[in-house]
Amino acid sequence: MGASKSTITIADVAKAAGVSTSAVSYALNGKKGVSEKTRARVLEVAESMGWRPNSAAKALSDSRSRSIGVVLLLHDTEEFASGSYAMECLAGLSRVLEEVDYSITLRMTTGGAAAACRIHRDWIESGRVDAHLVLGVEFGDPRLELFREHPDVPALFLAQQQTTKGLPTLYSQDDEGARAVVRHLHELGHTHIARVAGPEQYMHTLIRDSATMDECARLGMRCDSLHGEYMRDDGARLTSMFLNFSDHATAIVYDSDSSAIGGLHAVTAQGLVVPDDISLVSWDDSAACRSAKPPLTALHRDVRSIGDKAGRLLLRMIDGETVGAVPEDPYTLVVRDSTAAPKPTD
Amino acid sequence: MGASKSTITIADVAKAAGVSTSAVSYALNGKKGVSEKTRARVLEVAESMGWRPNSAAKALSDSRSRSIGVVLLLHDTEEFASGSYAMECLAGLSRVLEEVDYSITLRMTTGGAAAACRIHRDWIESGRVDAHLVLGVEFGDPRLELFREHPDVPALFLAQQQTTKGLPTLYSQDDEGARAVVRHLHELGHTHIARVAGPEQYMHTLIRDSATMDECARLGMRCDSLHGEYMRDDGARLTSMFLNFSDHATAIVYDSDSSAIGGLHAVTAQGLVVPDDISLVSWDDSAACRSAKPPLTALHRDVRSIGDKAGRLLLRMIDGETVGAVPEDPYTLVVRDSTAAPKPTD
DNA sequence: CTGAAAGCGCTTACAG
DNA sequence: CTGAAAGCGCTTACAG
Repeated sequence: MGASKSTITIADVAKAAGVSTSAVSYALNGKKGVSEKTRARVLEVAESMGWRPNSAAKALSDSRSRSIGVVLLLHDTEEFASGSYAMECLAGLSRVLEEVDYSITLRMTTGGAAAACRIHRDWIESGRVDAHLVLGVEFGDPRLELFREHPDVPALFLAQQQTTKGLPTLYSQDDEGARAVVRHLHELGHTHIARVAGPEQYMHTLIRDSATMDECARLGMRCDSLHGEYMRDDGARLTSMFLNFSDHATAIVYDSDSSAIGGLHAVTAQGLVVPDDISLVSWDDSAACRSAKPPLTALHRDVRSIGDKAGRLLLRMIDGETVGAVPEDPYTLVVRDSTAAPKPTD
Repeated sequence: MGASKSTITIADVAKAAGVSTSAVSYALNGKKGVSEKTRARVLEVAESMGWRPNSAAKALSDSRSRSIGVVLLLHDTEEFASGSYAMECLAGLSRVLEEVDYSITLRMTTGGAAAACRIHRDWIESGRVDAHLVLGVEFGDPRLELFREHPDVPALFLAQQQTTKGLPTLYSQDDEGARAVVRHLHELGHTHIARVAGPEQYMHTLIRDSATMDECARLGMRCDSLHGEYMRDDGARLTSMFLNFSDHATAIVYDSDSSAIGGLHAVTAQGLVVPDDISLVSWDDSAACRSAKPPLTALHRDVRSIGDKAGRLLLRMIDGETVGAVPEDPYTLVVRDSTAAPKPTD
């Protein structure tokens, strides 16, 4: 029954059903204003004629685009690290939006935060999206200012609350994660650990640094730390630097799975055995962590569920609710075979 | 100057400029029908008032949503393999759409081809998007039928032409790629190679199989072949199976970077050295290939440029042009340190 | 409960 | 070159 020639409107349905267009509208939207009998007939006629609401007309009429805007920043480094994070996040978001017939309006840019800001501004002014999801925020990011100027526009940041102060934010509990890692290593008996951290321009790096140092201090442990990109090569390089010292740490914590894998290679290349000679922990969990030899102990979080949670918050904001700083689900430390008690120093 | 209170329309601009709304519309859209003087004044007034076109009104009026619909299939396997492919592709698409002020309408689903098909149908009927980009098509995919029923709807498939017969398709030259790999190994002196191929349900797997076998036959080479998922573990497992035979191949070609990395691990675990004892080739190139020890020879293609090309084709289809089967840019074989002449069989 | 009418913001023939 | 008017497809007060 390929009944879709030219587009069919509620006027057509109204005529066919012998009622007014308003009756059709009420019936179709489940609003009162029509008798059940009329409603049933309208529904049936609409169905049989293959009527479907025109999204543009609907959008114009109730000034709702039914879509959430997301702009992804493309970095040259980080490759699939941020790629899969963003994808997973979008997957979660998509899942909840689907239920309420919302879509994602996506844009990707290599122009950094400034370009992203321009896109968001354009979306605000054109009414292209009902709400904004903002990720990858940096220090002094113009997007912070943009949304401060438009407190009426629903926008949720996936960032640290220290970065977005006051703006609606879904934040990760990186401090708790950092402490959990330190405690795990402490329980195994380590007293000297090291951190292969991410770039210092990210607030979450500083938060992890700070929480790690604090927990170490409290437990009487020593912690060395070096910063680099989220890349295999940096992980390997920084690990080698640590290993240069004869009294090096007995455990190394990496801020990403890529750098952890790189570190694993570097350690192995030096003839050391994990976890006998040295323990390794990856901050992000991934397939690479699971299939490494040995499988890596990692801080795990369900990124898809973050997108999910973000979606629900955004929908509530669209409905006029006020959202402040909301925590993500806590990290889980998945203990695998890359961590063990330190070698007795005999 | 936070001049954005309530939304400002062309009627406002018209009043302020002392002209009719049609004059404003003509002026703003660079159409004739207004004097240059009027146009200049309108432009200035619109600018100063901070006018921006309302996307819904525009969409309704010229029945163009200015967006391209993409639905991504989420598989449990393949993880970032397909993740980064899709991301790169979207990045390319986004880049060309940006120039013409188009957006991507994105949806992700775990429901497979059937769910994707439902989404596309919904988009068609609601006028939500102006064109569709379809990827991850399988045998008997309902999306093929859907777009055959709607030849008027602009839709481009990223697939093999054998799969989409007749539908607008941007296809990869996998046969040429396969032949290039075989020729490379032949030139190095290999006479017995093996293929760790992808799942047989994909047309491109069969095409690669077929072209590989054909080229081998022509060059008097032997080729063994096993199929598995695009995963490290499968790559390792299938590699080990090959290595069980004492007269095993002297070179192995993998259909994905993940399986190649897995294979590399398996080979190394058996105490064999790459490329001295055995040569390895990865079909997809990636950071993982580049940073492997040794770096892997790989078939490379610029995925972002595929998205770019797809975008241009879609825009032309929206403009009414007919598009048939268009080839992607050819693969490039990047020779690194994982391939060499076979060990003399003494 | 139901119909006629105005409105969402823009575009585009159609007369002056 | 310019203005008044109708239309895109839907929603929603407002009278009956």
